[in-house]
Parts: sequence; C-alpha cells; structure tokens
Amino acid sequence: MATQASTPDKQHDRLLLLDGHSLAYRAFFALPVENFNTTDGQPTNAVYGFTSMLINVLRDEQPTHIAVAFDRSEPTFRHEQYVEYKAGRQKTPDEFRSQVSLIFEVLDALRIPRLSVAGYEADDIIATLATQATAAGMRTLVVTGDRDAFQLVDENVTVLYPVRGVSELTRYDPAAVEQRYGVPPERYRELAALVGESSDNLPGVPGVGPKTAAKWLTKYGDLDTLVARVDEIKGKAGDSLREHLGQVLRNQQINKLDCEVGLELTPPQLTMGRWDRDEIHTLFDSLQFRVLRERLYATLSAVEPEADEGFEVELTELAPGALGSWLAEHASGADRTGLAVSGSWGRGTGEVTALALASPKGPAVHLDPAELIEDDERALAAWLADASRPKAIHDAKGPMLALAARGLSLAGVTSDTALAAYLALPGQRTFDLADLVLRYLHRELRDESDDSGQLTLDGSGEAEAARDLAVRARAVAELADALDRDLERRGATRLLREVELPLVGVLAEMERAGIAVDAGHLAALSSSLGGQVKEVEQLAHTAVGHEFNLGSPKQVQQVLFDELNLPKTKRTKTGYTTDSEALTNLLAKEGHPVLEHILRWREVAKLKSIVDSLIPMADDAGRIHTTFNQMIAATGRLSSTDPNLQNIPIRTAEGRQIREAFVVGEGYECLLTADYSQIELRIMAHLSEDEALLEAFRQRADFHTITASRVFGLPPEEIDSELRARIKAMNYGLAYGLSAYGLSQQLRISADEARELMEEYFQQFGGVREYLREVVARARHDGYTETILGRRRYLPDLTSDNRQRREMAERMALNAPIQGSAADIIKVASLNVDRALREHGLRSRMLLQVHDELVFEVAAGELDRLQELIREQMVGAYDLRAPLDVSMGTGRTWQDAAH
DNA sequence: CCAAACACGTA
DNA sequence: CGTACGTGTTTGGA
Repeated sequence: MATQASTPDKQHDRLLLLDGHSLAYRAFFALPVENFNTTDGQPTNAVYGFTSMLINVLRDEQPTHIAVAFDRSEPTFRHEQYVEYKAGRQKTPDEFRSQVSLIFEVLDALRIPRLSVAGYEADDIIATLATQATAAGMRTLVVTGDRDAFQLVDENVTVLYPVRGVSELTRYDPAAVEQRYGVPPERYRELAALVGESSDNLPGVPGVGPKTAAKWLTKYGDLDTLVARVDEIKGKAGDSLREHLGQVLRNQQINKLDCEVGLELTPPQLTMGRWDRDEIHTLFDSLQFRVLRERLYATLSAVEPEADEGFEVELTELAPGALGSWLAEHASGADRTGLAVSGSWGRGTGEVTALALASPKGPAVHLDPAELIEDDERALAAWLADASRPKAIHDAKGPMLALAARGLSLAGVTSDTALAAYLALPGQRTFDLADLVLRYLHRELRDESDDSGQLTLDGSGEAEAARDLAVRARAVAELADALDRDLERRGATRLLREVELPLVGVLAEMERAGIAVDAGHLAALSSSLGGQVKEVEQLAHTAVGHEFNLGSPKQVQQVLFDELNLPKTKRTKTGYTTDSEALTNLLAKEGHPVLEHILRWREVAKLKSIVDSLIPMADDAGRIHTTFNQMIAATGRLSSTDPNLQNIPIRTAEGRQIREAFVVGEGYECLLTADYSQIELRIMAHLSEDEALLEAFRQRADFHTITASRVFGLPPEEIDSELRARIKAMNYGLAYGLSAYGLSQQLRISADEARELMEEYFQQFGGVREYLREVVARARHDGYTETILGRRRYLPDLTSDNRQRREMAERMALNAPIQGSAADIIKVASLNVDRALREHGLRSRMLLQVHDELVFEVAAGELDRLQELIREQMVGAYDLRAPLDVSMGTGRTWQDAAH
C-alpha cells in the first residue's frame, strides 16, 4: 500500500494551486530531453515532468478544488516599476516553448481550470486565490518552484516546493519556513529583499546571505525597524547595507505578490470537472505516455472510495460420509472452486491441518483430514486429483507438498493467485492474499457472515479458524477471476497457464526428491577446513602482533588502515572496503603478509560455513531438500533457499570438494548434469539478429575466440588467452549494461583502451549495439521490458529524474529480456523433460535447476535413453536463431558429473 | 531481538 | 560506474 505524505484534512475544502510555468521549467531541466520525445521528434520532458508531479500531488493530497496559473508574455506591473526586472534571463529554449501548449492540452483534458491574466505573473494569481480561499474557509496548497510564494504561508496556506527533480516535494508550513530561513513566513519577503534574487535580476546587499539577513530581522523585528536603525549596524555588512538600501526597498516593493488580481473565477468555482477517459487516452497516446497513463488511472481509482466489505460464506456442516455428494453437487461444475489449506511445509514435505473448499457461488466446507472417515477421504482424494475439477489456490506448492505427504495429489489447478500476481507485479517480493484481495477486489479478507460473531461452545476459536479458512477459499476463487482478467490485459495468460502453473508440480516433485549427500565427506571437509581456519587465524594474528576478529570488517579496517597505515581503499558507507578485490590490489602494491592471510581466512571460513550449514540439512535418508521460490526474482528466474543449492562453490578446487559431497542416491546409477552453453549470448544474438554474432554461433567452434578473431582482425589460431579473455568479458558484460569504465576496471586497462575495445567490438557487431539501444528506448516508451514468452518487467525508474536511478533502470532493462528469456527457456525445458520422463516411463528424476543447468538422478539402465531425451527436450525448448546447445556429464558426484 | 552493513558464493 | 539471487557474520540501536 502506498503511504501518503500526509493525511488530507477532511474537515475543510482543499484548494490546490500550481504554478504552471515554474513547475514545467523545473521539469524541463530535471529530465534529460533526449530521453523524452515522441517518435516524430516533439520533446515532451517538460509535459511529462509536470504531469507526473500533478499526478503525484493529486494522489497524495486529494484536493477538492484545483487550478493551475500561468505567466503571460506581456510585461507586468513589475517591469513598469523596474525596467531591469528579469533582464538578462536566457531566452527560453524552443524545446520548452513548444511544450507549454501541450501542458494546456493535458489540463484541458483533465478538466482542470487554468488561469492567466495580462500584466500579472502566475504568483499573483495564486496569491489572490489563496487569500480568497482563506476567506472562504478553505485550506490552500501551493505547488511552485518559485520561492516568492513562501510569503503566502500561514496556518491555512502551505507551499509544496520541489527539492530536486520532479519526484520530491518539501512541505512548507509556517514552522518549516522558519526552520529553513530563520524567519517566519510574513518576514520572508523582507529576507528575500535583503538577499536578492538573481533569477529576477534583483541584486541584494552584497556580502549578505540568508543567515545574516535572518539575524538582522530577528534582532530588529522587521525590515522597517532595521532600515530606521540602519546606522547601528556595524562592520562591513552594515556598510554594505547602508550603501544598497535603495535596492533593498525596491526589491521589497517588487517581490510583494499582488493579492487583488481581477479574476473570473473564485476559489469555490475551481472544481475539477468529470474528465473523459477517451480524451485522456487519445492525448496520452499522442504524447506516447504509457506509464503515466497507468499511473493516472491508478491514482484516480485509488481516490475512489475503497469498499470496506468482507466476505460472506455459508459453511456447510457435513455429516460423516456426506463429502462425496457435497462435492458432486457444489464442486463439479465448470466454475473454479476456491481451495485454502492450512498447515506447515518446507524441506520437501509438510503437514495439512485443515482445508476449506468454497464452491463458486454457493456454500463452503471445512475439513480436518485427520478426522475424515474412509469414504470421505476417498472422495476428497479423488476430487483433489481430478484434473477436470478446476481449482484456484494461493501459492500452491507448499500445500502440494503437505498433501503429497498424506498421499494426496493435487491436479486441475487453473489459477494460483500468488503466481498470477507475480506475473502481474514481478517486482514485488511478497504476495500476501489479504493485500491482493484489497488491491484487486477492494475488499477485506474478513468474515462477514451473520453468525460470524458467535462464540463456539468450547470457546477454543476452532469455529472461527474454520470460517477464516473458508473466507480465504472464497476470496481465492474470486481473486482468481480478477487476476485472470488482469493477466489477459498484460498478455501473460499463456505464460501462466502453460509455463508457471504446470511448473509448480514439477518443482514440488524436485523438492520432494531432494539430493543425496555424503555425510562422511561433509564431516571430513568441515574438520579439515576448521583446522585451516584456525591455522590461518594464527598466522594473521602473528602478522599484526595481536588478536583480532577476522570476521569483522570493522576490525579488519582498523588493523589495515589505522594500525598498519596501508593506503585507503574505496569508500563504503561507514569506512573503507576490505573486499577481496581491494585487498588483492593492496597485496600487489604493498605486499603486507596479513593481507594474504585475511584473504585466505575469508576463503576457508566461507567454505566451512557452507559445509556446516549443509550438514544438519540432511534428512534421515541422507538427502537435502531445498525450496525453490518461483515468485522472487524480478526477471523470472527461480531462486533456491534453505539451503540455497544454486550457489554451491565451483570456481576453486577446494570449493569443488563441496560438490563432491552431493552424490547419487541409493537405487540410482549416477548423477547427470545438463547445461545450456552460452544461453544468454545466444538469446542476445537471437534478439538482436546481429548477423555476425549469429554467424559466430553457426561456426560451432569456441565462441569467444571467434568473436575475438573478428574484433582484432586476426585468424582464430592467433587469439591468445589474453585477447580471448577481453572479448569474453565484453560478450558477457554487454548483457549487464557494462560501461567502458566498468570494462576498464575489470580488465585492468585504461578507460581509453576500454572505449576503443568497445568501439572495435561494435564495429563488428553493430546489431548488438542497435538492439541494446532499442530495448531501452522501447522499455521507456512502454514502461516495461518483455521476454520471448511475454514475461514483463516494469521499470518506472526509466523516466526518473535521478540519474543514478535512471541508469540503474536502463541496465535492468538491458538485462531483463536476456536473463528472463533464459529463465523462460529452462522452465519450458524442465516441463518438457518432466513430461517426456513420464511418457517414456523412466524412473530417472530431475533434482535441481541452477539457472542454466538441470541435475538428474539416473535410474539403472536408463542413461542412454535419458541423455537422448534430455538433449531433445532442452534443445527443442525454443527455436532460437542461434540454436540452443546442451552439454552433459555424468558421474557419482555432482562434481564428477561436471563437464 | 532485529535490521543494516558488509562480504561473498552461484548463474 | 555490470544483472539476478541467498546466507553468514558482526554491529549497534531498540
């Protein structure tokens, strides 16, 4: 739920006044114009930024009345008083001027009144309206980038002033003005007169800044008194003030806002009209504002009253033996039945304590599986396993494991509401049923039946728990329909139905299977590593002459930078980094022995902690069961937890010893690993359609050597490991949004050399550069990226005015289609392999997925058929222009199965 | 007791 | 100033 900056005052009418020019001008300079223009070249950064601010403030403040004031081009009364007023200003850029009329169009489409009066500035109009609004008992909010408005602030008038860019506004009430400037708002004008305003060409007193001015005003009370007693002021600043007194008095005249401008409308008439969705649609379409349109609609629907209802369920009391007929009557139609399961699950198993079924429109039942008589249990099992009985459930995998532990299988799940929400909102980390129900159905996950308040006879709250579970079942059924519609709109229906939903069962089976470990091997590793940790610890302590905690970055910093006075490394939030890269550099430069020991200690301590975390994970059968999370990664990848089996070491020889602890289980012949080679690069070649890159894959020789040979214009046999390594870093870095600087750091070459290398690369593979540029531009335009299967990732920061955030979003936009498409492909492959295993009646099973690798346990006598089947299904998972390639290996351990 | 910060393992 | 994750440890405030 979005939190609001403040709670709008519901007692009074709230008038929102915006200074159109000043806000648009801010936006114009905050947002890089090259990122904001329509395909026909119309710049839109100012319109975009202005509209974005408008939407935010509508959302946060929910005004009852609104108007936007604009300056006019005619001279104002201030020019009559002071011919130099605003002289010396740079001419407004043409790119800005052309956008003002577009802002008018936006406001007209939204039915927001806009005002301007010849001879006056927007500020004067705002001052007039604010004064009138106060008289009419309204509260006023002024949004402007012009500080002159601070003079209007009082208990009824608040100014929202943009801090930086267009996304953040600071609230100035009287206390805030005083805190910021040291004077109350009614003195602000006087302060400004002393200090001057360069943008208006109003010079102040030289040598006097806001601090001195505030000090004087506080001492003398007001400007008039200060002027009267100007001779008392000592020092240079006093001389300066006396010398420029005329200027100060003139400034004070000019910066006074006129509160009596003749206007056609009074504050109570400034209402926001009913606006026409179609008109907005057409206008935002022509401005190519897709993201903003979504945000606007979301804002307006958020303003709609939130229905505060719960759910009503009619809970059927079933006599023993009656479940079968209840299911036949209420849960056998074409409509989905909502299912809610309570219990616990994890590590490949679980336990069901209760379940509730809510028929589509009629009654619900609550069941305790432990108390069912045999007939009912049989009826339940048959219904759960019946694929032709459509079901909706929230986060099915856990319940599946728990049901499976009782020998129950679950089929016919046509919606998993958590999974559906993940596809709709992939950036979110959690998908709580109550949140989704509120968001999609505008209802509370709460029991509202008439008898819901009744206490149970035994007072244990059992009946209440039963009703709550039934409410969840009913809510899931309704939510599933709403999410279906949402996914249809987002083009993700097939992705859910054909990939993510069927994958749930496959993952559950992998978790159930687990992978066998050699406990003896792990124990031996632990003790050997433990010995080394102790040894190296001693060496480190001896090297510096005293004990310290090697596991504490803080203490390591103290030792290195305070005691040994080694040169400082890159800064972190709290000090200087001691990460391995920095220490390795230090070691090369300074060669202090303790550096070596710290690095070595980190290495062995890390390995030991991995080993020690694995040991207690093994179940009675000696197998470790991870949990795959299908709804975490924003790109569509899986993740693995408890334990994470997707980050078992492989790079160092010692690390690989841990892989030797993962072994084939009893009753199976060996482990088999199958991984896609260079799947992300193939996807990049596919998506970019770069002919040179595609050709490099067709040659089937070493890919990095071939690309290097092209870049350097040498025959492949003359590409040494150094040249190959450079191009390999490029090849991989591209998909991450690597910069010339980043490349130079990684390869330890100069930035110029890196730039040159990239240039040469793109000389050969221009299509890749073209593609990467286009993918970002398109994402900025659409608001999201898309994978080959239509999985979206929404990146609103692509239009942020904060450069760091924007560039981060750009790198995410580069990477998401590539990483996400790879995830799509291996998911499809997993499904197809699983299906083929069953169709061929093989006993071999899939155990793990590690992003581009699948690990299998091979049943006796099946190896040849299995390899053929896996290759066929993995290669055939998707038809890329650079065809998929799979390599496989087998062995007793995970390490032996490497290839 | 919990969260933040840091460091580091994988693709 | 290269993406996506999860875990272990220390540390400092609640």
